[in-house]
Amino acid sequence: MTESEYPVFDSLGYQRQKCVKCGKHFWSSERRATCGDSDCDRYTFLGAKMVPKPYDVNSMRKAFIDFFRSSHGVVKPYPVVPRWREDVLLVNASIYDFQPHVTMGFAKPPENPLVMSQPCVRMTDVENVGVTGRHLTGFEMMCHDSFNSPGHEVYWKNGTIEYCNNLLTEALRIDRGNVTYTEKPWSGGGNAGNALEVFVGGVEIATLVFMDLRKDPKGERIIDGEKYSPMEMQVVDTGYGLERMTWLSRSKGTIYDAVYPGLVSHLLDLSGTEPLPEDHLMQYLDFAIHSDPYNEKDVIAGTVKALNSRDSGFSEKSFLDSLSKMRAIWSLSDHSRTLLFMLSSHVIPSNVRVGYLARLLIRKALRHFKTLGIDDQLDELINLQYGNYREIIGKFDLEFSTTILERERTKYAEVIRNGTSLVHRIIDKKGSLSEKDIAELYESHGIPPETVAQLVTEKIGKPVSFNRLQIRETVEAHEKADTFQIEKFDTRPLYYDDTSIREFTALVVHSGNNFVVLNQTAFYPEGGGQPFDTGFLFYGSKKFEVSRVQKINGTIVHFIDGDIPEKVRVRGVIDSERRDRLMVSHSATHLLLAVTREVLGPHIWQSGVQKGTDYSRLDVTHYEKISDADVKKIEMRCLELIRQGKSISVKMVEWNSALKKYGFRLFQGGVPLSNKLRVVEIEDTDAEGCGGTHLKNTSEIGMIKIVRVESIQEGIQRIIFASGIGALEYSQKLQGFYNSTVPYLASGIDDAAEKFSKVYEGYLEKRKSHERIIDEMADLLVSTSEPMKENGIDFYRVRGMVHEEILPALVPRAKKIRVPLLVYSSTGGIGKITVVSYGETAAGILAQLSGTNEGITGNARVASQPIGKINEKLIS
RNA sequence: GGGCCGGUAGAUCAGCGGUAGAUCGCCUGCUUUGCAAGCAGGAGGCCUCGGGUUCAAAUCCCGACCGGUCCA
Repeated sequence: MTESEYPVFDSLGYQRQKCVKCGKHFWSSERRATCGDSDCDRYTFLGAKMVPKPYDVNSMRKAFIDFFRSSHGVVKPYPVVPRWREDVLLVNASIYDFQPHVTMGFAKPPENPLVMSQPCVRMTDVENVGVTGRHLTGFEMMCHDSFNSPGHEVYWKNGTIEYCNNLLTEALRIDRGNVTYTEKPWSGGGNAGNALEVFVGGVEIATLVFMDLRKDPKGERIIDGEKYSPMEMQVVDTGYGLERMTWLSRSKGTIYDAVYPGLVSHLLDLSGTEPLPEDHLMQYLDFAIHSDPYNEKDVIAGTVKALNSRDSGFSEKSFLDSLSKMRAIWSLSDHSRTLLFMLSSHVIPSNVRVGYLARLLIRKALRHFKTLGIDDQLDELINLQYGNYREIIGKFDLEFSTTILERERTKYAEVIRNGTSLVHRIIDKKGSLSEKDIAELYESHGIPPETVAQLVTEKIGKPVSFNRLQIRETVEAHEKADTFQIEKFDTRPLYYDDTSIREFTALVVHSGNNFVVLNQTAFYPEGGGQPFDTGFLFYGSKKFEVSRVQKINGTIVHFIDGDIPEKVRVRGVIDSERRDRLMVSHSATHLLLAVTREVLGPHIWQSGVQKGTDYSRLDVTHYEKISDADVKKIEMRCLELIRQGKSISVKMVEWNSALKKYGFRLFQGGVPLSNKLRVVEIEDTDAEGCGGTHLKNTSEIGMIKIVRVESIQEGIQRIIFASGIGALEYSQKLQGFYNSTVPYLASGIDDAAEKFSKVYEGYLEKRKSHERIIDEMADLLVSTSEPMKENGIDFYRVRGMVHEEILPALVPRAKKIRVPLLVYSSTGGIGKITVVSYGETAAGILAQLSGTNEGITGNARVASQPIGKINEKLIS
């Protein structure tokens, strides 16, 4: 990094300096010792009025976008759940909107240069939200980005800095002397470059990233231990914190007070909370904001000491009470907006992935309402937020949100109820709780330690102490290594040109041990949940079976039973029936997805899919088991659309125009890395990006029959169905089952279930009477047995020969009379002598009676020995 | 995707190799006759499923399935 890298700073009057604290270089118009980073400088903007005019989030966003409107294209915000990529759960930064398709150069950006404000969610600091006064889980990242490619230069470093400088000093009228730019390398998401962090009054308000490197094992630039090489595209990726800038302009209170003034006062009113006196708040903030990493003990102790020393009437207790309520209010103001972001994207709370994050926030929010001592009004709160964020969010599915929140409330109440009785039981049993108990209550049962502490106090009247929980480090999942490696060959896919091609000729361009690559093929390689085609390759007079076809590193590989030399002609024939069935399954899946969404609601997304020749399955996002009634509704609607003969078309559409026309709904399966999307559209019904082979018309599906629905994990329901011939075969199978069952039940289909339950009840009754008979027999055998004494041992001899099944029932009876029983038992004609005892060693008694250990099996309670070892008179 | 906890009467759970239990609820009778009342009696269990070990498994081992929960 050299000074000449940012020449524009000179003309703007900034000088490069070195921070005496951290040693980093920074740019400032004034001579100063430190760089302005919050690690090196304190927050000085509080009370300092660095932005002459106070803004709220809406006016700040408008000011930002208006500033760039004349020179940049305005892009609407994307949803916080990135349906266009599978590597991340939530949009963390504005650039996520354009990764990887734009940054890798596959697709054009929607505008260039562009300006937007993108809602983002970061859960990493959730524990600090509402506590430090500055952390958020949801925020808007404003950006002005440019994408420079060879021959198309938009703006790069100098232009970016100039825009930034003018925005801050002209549009917002911030004094230049309060702004510093620190230099630092940046890396993330497989890309890297240099960056400038922009600070005003100690707070970082923006990062300007100049991305021009990509990860490359052969690269020469090393950043954070990774190798990078230059990329063709140079991307300016800026991120301005809307909330930080708003806070800066308000210059007082916490970031929550600045961003959500209406909500904070609403919650104060609602809960009847007296706000913290301004000087108390500022004193607290002075400690809290600068505690990094945050240390609760130090912050509270420091604040209390400072307030005590200068305020004679200071009450620590009322301060802490008030603070805990303020924290709840601040947290709620943050969580409700993040939940609005998530729920408007139809996130279904669950125990996995992004659903877990939503549940986490909901549960935290419910607890905060409890702290405030009022009934939860999460719906109202989220709806209030929606009022402020209508433009950012677009449509908000209130019904979905209400349904989801109600379910979550019920679920959480149940968790707490179960947890309460669990805590009570542990106390009843052990008198107190160990740290281990508290950890287990949280990790296995979801009861937060604070709740446990409260329950313990209620129960035994004294508090329990615990340290902050250590959450175990999780082991990183190792990547599955694909052992089959192959260089890249292009194969022309005939299955796209014409899905009816079943025979073709081709040239072998590469050949290996039991596999070939062809110059063109009609074999569909496994992909998008559609299994590969099978069939044969003919070379001369030889016939090879194609058992598997897969796309490996972009190359279509045919696996065969034998070897074919390179550069020869082969004829390929694919298994036509298999392919026909797979095409029916695939088109049926698209139709089923569209209908499921129509019936169950817009929160339905495809989460997984596997097409088969007999059965296929479609996993969809849904919060409860799909009811029988809905299954019937879905089947009926599918049939309607099949009968109407909707046409199915395939088009290649440029990325941005496809998104404009169809929206993110296109991305139900994977997302291709190409400049055009292959859009499969069912007339008036459905459009999905898809690489599979499809029918021409829904009428060719014939019929869709749902076989069953199951819940594969919380928030995801699996629909298993048969289509086309498979649907007929399924009903034939059912008929076959019925036919083979009828003789046993001697009944019709309508009362078969009733009949069966009668048979089953009969079985239960017989089983019971069997048990009763064994008990009765055991009683009888014991009461009629005769006392004997042999080799100094007192025992009872059971008369006659008994069935082995009786033996276990004799154990408790021997225990009762406290005398061993000698039994002559037999199973399948093999007789043996058994001693049943309780409290003494059966094997030992038996050995004494027979005079030998030979052949004795069993243990202390029951021991047996083959007949013949023991004195005959003992058993006669 | 990984870790942890669990699945026994209608509900909540105990039992953790030897005849399946408690509390609440339910039914019957009595006592009270206004309360989430008292007393006595009773019904109600493929102890989730499959395999293994054992004379004997709700209990121990292995594997499914289902649920809960924490963390990626």
